[in-house]
Amino acid sequence: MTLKFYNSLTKKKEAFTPLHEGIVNIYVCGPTVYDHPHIGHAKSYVSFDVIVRYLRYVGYKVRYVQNITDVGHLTDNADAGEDKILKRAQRERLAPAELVEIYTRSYFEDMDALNNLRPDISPRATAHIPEQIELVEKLLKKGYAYESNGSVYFDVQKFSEYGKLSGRKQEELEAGARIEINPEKRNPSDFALWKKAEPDHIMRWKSPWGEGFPGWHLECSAMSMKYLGKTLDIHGGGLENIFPHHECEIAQSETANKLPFVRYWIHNNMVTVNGQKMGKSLGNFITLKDAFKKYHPLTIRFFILCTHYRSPLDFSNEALDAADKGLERLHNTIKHLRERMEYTKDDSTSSSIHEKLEYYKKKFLEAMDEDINTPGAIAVLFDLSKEVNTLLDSDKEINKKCLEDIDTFYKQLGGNILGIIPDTLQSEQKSEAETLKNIMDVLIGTRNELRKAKQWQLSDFIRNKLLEIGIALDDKPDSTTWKKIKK
RNA sequence: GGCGGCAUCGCCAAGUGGACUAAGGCCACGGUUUGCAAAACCGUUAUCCUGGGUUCGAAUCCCAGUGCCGCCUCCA
Repeated sequence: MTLKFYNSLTKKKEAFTPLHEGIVNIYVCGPTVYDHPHIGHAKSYVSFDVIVRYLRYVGYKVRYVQNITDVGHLTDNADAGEDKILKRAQRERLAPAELVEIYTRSYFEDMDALNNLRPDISPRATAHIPEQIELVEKLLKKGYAYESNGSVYFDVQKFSEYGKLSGRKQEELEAGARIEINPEKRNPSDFALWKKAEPDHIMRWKSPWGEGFPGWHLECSAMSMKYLGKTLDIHGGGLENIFPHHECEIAQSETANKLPFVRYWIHNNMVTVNGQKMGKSLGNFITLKDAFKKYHPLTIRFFILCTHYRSPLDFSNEALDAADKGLERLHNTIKHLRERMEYTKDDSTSSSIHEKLEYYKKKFLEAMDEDINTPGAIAVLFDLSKEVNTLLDSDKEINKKCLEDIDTFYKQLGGNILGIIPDTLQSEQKSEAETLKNIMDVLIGTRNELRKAKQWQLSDFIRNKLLEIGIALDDKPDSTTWKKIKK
């Protein structure tokens, strides 16, 4: 079995081999923390979480770095416009550092809820200004960059391979209607490594070129280099970042180091909402916090994994409802399995289901090996589920070892790899308090029917039994209330 | 305009030229089970956008057409 990835650079599925045997260095473009994360973030980071989990499962020692962008990402990709962090901070009347803290926490909160494992390192751009300045100096020294009026730009014409990832030609870009002519640039497609800070720009650092701030693309090159080395095994991100972001990263890193920057580029596809692209300007943004009000985070995770990471995902209530039911069915099987384990004696040694599990495991791993085909892998879980349900429903004796083996299968493949099966399943998604309230409503309703029918003996029985367990009923002329009392 | 992607059962969605008379989920219908339900199980539903081509063989490759979508603004 060989793990294969679709490499955006070569546009082919390729067998994966890391640069150093047994070790995988992976860098994934993280969020710009100026707002709450949305369902697009969820798709991206769930996808890469599963990739990392799978790499670990097959035995690699993985170092997973995912940056936190807290400076330099402008509202316009062509090195114009405002800094997103700064703009938002001014709007919310917060210091940029406060804003960044709020949304970084919000980000991790939502990612934790989705059951994404934390990256091994989450470096912040503002914490790596010296490294970025150093990289700019290196590029200047090597002649790939030039200073202009306090800013430094990368000279795209010096890097003949510019465009190799996105398939864009420089000449085509130059005439780009959407790129404002910047008189500081020698060439319209040159991009900023370092930007001069205007007097009112409060996010500023001292540099050899005066006070300023780093360009957005720079942080990924500088930080990946610092933590993962000059050549990464895997670089991931959303496909909207292929151009210009990743193209610029390649240019900076490869000219600085004279080495290939990334061996495998992995890009995930985008989320649409009811068939339409999700965009700030379209007003159809769905934050995860909103989505979680309606759907359990694991449902959203499951929903995401039901589509391949390179396919677009359409977010709609109908599709989410279907996913919710599907996941519930899967969880039901495991609940029943674990209940059965509780009262099955440990009396034998051999597992009769071993061969079958091996078969399903093989199918599961084959799907995962094929460019992380999570929908295929999930289908295997359902296939097994069907067999397990039949087994549990049958009158056959099942020994404990057999049940444990099935549970281990779910825990490893559904839990450790896909992250959709928790080690302990909550029997109720609703809170205990809510459930209790609902039960009491049913009980009181039933009892009132009995009272209407003058079934005093039964209704008194209910009241007395409830009192015994610490719940007092209070019959009023038109209603019945209840409260917990001290026994 | 440039670059890229997609089109598979009512809906969602896998599919690595031959075990595809096409996985899995949701929905629907029929059945088993059940005091009745629920849950569960069994069964039923597609020749893969259209038209050509390559091949012994194509959902899978090539060409043309049609229709959607994305990136090149905001955005993972």
